[in-house]
Amino acid sequence: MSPAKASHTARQRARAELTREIREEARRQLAETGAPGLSLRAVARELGMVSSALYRYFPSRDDLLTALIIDAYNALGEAAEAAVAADPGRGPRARWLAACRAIRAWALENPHEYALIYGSPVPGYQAPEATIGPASRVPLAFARLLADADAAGALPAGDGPALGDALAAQAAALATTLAESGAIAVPPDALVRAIIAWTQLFGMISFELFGQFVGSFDPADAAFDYAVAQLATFVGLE
Amino acid sequence: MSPAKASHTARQRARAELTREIREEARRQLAETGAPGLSLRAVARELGMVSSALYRYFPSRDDLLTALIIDAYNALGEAAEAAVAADPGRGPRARWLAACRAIRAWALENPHEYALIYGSPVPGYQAPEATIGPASRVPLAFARLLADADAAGALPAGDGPALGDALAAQAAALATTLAESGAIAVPPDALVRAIIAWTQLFGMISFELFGQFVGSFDPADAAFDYAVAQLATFVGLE
DNA sequence: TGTACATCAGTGAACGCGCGTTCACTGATGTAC
DNA sequence: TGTACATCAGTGAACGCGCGTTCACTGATGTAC
Repeated sequence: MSPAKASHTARQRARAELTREIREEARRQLAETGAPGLSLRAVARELGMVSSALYRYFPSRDDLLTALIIDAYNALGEAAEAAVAADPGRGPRARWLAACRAIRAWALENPHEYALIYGSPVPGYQAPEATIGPASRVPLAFARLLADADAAGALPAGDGPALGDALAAQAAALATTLAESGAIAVPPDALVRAIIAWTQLFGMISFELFGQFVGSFDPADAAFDYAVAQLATFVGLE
Repeated sequence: MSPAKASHTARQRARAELTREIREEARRQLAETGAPGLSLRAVARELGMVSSALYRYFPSRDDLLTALIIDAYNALGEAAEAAVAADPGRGPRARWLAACRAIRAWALENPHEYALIYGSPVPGYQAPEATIGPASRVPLAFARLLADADAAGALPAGDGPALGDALAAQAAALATTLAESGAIAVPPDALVRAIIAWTQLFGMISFELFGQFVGSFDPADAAFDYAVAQLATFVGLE
């Protein structure tokens, strides 16, 4: 076996390395400038390359954006999963709270990356299919947590009003998808409550990051903790 | 009295008219392109003027953006206020639901304007003080509704957990501000619940508009109605 | 009512900028015999 | 092990674009006497 093959080729290693460096530099600039200001030329400049060289690694600016979006979803997903998995002795409610706090912490640390995935869409940019998987990690982490709680009998049937027909159908379809593709068994009505909690969580974070709380609940730590605790109760996690 | 003064000067009328036309054209382009794509030159082009002429009306692009932001806040505020005020015989819960639906309807009709005020901030743009008033109209409409409900005895004390010290202090400060500057009397704990509901409402709308529901609760009508009803109950509006 | 001057709206050219993307090229790395 | 050829990374120049903003100007509208 030639050394080239053993190391998967020096060229290939260099290529992988540079691809990573480009992503990192782009992320650095994203953090400073925000998505609309991200520029291929600036990234190349910072890496000491000529701008056209980037086209050997990303066929267009949108592809670089896509890579950043995927990275952001994965980073946030990992943070949420880690929080859920840590200290498995805790009950589902504690794990739920930990996940919410981890998501908020990540968002506060990476506001522009958060805005990239949960803020207003970049006009003209169409997210490709490859983003769907990473984007699902957070919702899936919550769904798994609920399934665990339900399996352990810690998820009582909700006492809220019955779902309407349309909503019940959507929830049932989603529950089926989760069960079939991920072996995650969550009762449909718990799923609906979880979706509500999910939107609430991201609504709080967006308001905090995008400045809607300035002058009222600012800093938002106390309000966040309170809201998240209420939500856990609402979802059914005692 | 000279005719010029009676009509407040033909020049002044022309100026007011053109200022309005510029805002309208800009809004039209905002609706198509989104905020990042809004261009002074394009607006001028469409109005048949030379781009430098716009500077007689708006000193910079940011000032035009500010005008659009104020318009958007006012439009949404009016929609919410109208929904609250309509059919005053209804109870507070019905008015609450109507306001939520009106806000969502406005957002769906004007997605780019919604994104302008509730989406990710435009990098480098600093909102001036003049936006604060218009931005407060929606929260104030909700606050007034709660105050009315409370005055009518329709807002029972919450059965949720007690507020922590920090949160209680923030809520009390906000309640004082509302009482002093707007003569709106809302109990602090109701205020906290209302803030939570407020973030939930905008979280749902943002998720719907920005595409997070694609593949699950899409269309979101049923989930929205369900969530909003749950929220009204949570806030204490029976 | 008429004239002289001041104010202001709109013009057109220009400045200086940065951007995404293409393309023919050089020179280094990898591959096959 | 050495040579001939193929692959590929990076260069540098260029294309074509649109943008925000400034500035000296013309000509119309408004004002004071």
